[in-house]
Amino acid sequence: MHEVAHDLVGCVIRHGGAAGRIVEVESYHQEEPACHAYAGLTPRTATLFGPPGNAYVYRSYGIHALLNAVAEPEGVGAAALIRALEPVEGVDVMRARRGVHPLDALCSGPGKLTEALGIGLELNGATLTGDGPIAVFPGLGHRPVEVVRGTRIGITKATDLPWRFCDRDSPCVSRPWPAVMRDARASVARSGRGPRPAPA
DNA sequence: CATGGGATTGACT
DNA sequence: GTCAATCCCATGC
Repeated sequence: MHEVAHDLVGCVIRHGGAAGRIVEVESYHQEEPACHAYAGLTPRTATLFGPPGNAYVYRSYGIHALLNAVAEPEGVGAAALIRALEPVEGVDVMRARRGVHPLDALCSGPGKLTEALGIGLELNGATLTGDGPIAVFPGLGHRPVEVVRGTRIGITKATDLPWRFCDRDSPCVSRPWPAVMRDARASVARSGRGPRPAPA
């Protein structure tokens, strides 16, 4: 599961005439309370317990569609939440759907990227690896990725698990980078204000 | 059947 | 920094 999440960083995902390079992913697993599958097999979580490589799309806060890739064999509820992309294709389509212009604002969040790609709840259960409407493939030809790891964000349970994977060099992540990276950058002398220092 | 919460975002103080 | 919007579904009566 973590391997799936880790390896998704750097891949390209395409749908609806637009595509982006994945720069931020988080893992969720049935044995941990932040995961929807923690509640067991229900109508809502059926997709999570289904075959790996399928999309699990659900509505968040009644407003946004969030996209996951099912990441464990059938019967185990686990997935990788795709949290941010760097636009690489169909930028104008993304801008039209999002209503904003800056590149790093188009897909820098799990709700933003589904809107930019035109992904809705009707795609829950669709395959990501085959010939479905959503295509995920290796980001060959793009710059190599250096993945840094940190704790997941936006959740209220199991907040201590280091299950967030980010492209260290992308300006399109949804929130500040993991502490690992802030530490790495702190070693570089910097005159003005830099990234906010990690709270103890 | 009624209720409450949430893996978010954008607007506002 | 705070806060509302909005809907699916898990849970409890």
